[in-house]
Amino acid sequence: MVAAGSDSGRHSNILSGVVKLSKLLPDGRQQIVGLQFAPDFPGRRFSPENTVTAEAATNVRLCSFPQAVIESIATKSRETEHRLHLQTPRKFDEARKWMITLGRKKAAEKLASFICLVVTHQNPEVPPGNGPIRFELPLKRADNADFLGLTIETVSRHFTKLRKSGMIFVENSRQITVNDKGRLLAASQGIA
Amino acid sequence: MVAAGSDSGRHSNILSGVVKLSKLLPDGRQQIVGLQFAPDFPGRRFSPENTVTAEAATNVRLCSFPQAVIESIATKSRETEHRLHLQTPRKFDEARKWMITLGRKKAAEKLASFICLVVTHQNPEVPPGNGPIRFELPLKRADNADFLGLTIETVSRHFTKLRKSGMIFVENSRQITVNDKGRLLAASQGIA
DNA sequence: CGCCCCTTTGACAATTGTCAAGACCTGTGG
DNA sequence: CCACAGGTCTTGACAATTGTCAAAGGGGCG
Repeated sequence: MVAAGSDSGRHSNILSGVVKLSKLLPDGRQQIVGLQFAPDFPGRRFSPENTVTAEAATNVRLCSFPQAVIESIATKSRETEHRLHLQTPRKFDEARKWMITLGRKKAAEKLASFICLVVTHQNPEVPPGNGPIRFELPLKRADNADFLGLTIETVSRHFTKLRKSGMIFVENSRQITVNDKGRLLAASQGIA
Repeated sequence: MVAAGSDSGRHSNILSGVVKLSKLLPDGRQQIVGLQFAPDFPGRRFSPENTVTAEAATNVRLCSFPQAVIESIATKSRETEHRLHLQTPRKFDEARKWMITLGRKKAAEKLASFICLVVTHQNPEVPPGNGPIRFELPLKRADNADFLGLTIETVSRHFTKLRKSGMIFVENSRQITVNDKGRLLAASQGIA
C-alpha cells in the first residue's frame, strides 16, 4: 500500500492497481468518492480548490508527468482537449449513480452494488448469467465501509449473509466468486 | 409545480425557480442527485444514456432552444465550448461534496448541510457571522428527504430540533430564517 | 513462535424508518 | 363568510437497521 500526497502539479496514468479518492470531515469521518481503476487517467484539469485526497488502495504503478505537458498538448490539439473533457462527464455519471446507492440503499444492497461494480470493472465483457466469476476485491473492509457509507462491522456482517445465501463464495476475504451476476445485480436494487 | 419530461433534444436556461434531478430505484425509492438553481444552464452535452429525471421543484420559467444551436455555436467558437465544458466539472465537484453528506453524516448534519446549501445559493455574497438571513426553501419536505436520503418524518423531526435549538426560525415550513450561518455550518459538519 | 493487522462475531445502544393519527394551510364551492 | 377537500407537515409509539464496544479468530512476516 503506497501513500500518495496531493501531487497536483503532475498527471499520471494508472498502469495497474486501484486508487481511491476520498473526502474527510473535520472529525475524521471519511467517504470514498471515487475509485480509479487501471488504466484510468486520474487528476483533474479544472476546479483547483477541490479537496479530495488520492491514496493507493492496492499496489499501484504510475506513469506520471508534469501538468504543463498535458496543457500544452491540449492547447495545440483540439482533438486531445476534447478527449480529456470526455473523461469528466463519465466520472460525473458514475458519481451520480453512486449517490442513490449512498442515500437510498440498505447495507445489503450497497454491498451487492459494490461487488457488481468491481466485477464489471474487472470483467467488462462478461454478461449476467454467464456462470461463476472469480476475482479479487481491491479494497479491504475498512475502505469498503468508507466507500459505502457504513462501518467495518456492518460490511463484514453482510458479507457473511451474502455468503450464507449462496450468492458469493469467499476465500480470503479478498478472493471472491460471484455465482450469479444477475442475481447479485437484482439484489443490488432490492429486487428479491 | 410543472412536470417536465426528458426534453433531451433541447437546451434550456432556467430563468427562475429550481429544477430537481433525480434517480429512481425499481421499487420507487428516489434520490435527488442535483438541484439546478436559476440562472443555471441545465442539460448535458455528453453521456447520452444517463437516466436522470428532471422535474420542476418550484414554479420554473425556462428559456429553451434546440440542442443543435448550442452544438453549432460550440463548434464554431472554441471559447464557448470551453465555457460549456467548465460547467460539468463544477457540478461534478458539487456531486462529490454531496456524497460525503449522504454517506457519512447524521440526519441533523444532513439537514444543516442542505439549509446551508440553499442559503449560499440564494445569498451568495453574505459571509458567515453576518446576522440573520431570511429566505424561502425551494423544496417541500418530501423532496428534502429525497435529497438527503432520509424520510419525511426524520426531516420534519430534525427541523423541529433545529428550531428548538434556536439555530433557525420557521414561519411557514418554507419560510426560514437562519440566525447564525456560522453555527449552522459548524452543525453541518458535526462540530458541537 | 510471536506480533500485527485485518476480519468476524456477539451483545447492546443509538439512529432512523414505519405506521398511524391529527394539525395546518390553501383553494374551492356553497 | 364558512365549510370542506386535498395535500402537506408534525408528532407519537414502536420496529428495523445500523453503529459502538469488546473479544476472539486467522494469516502473513520477521
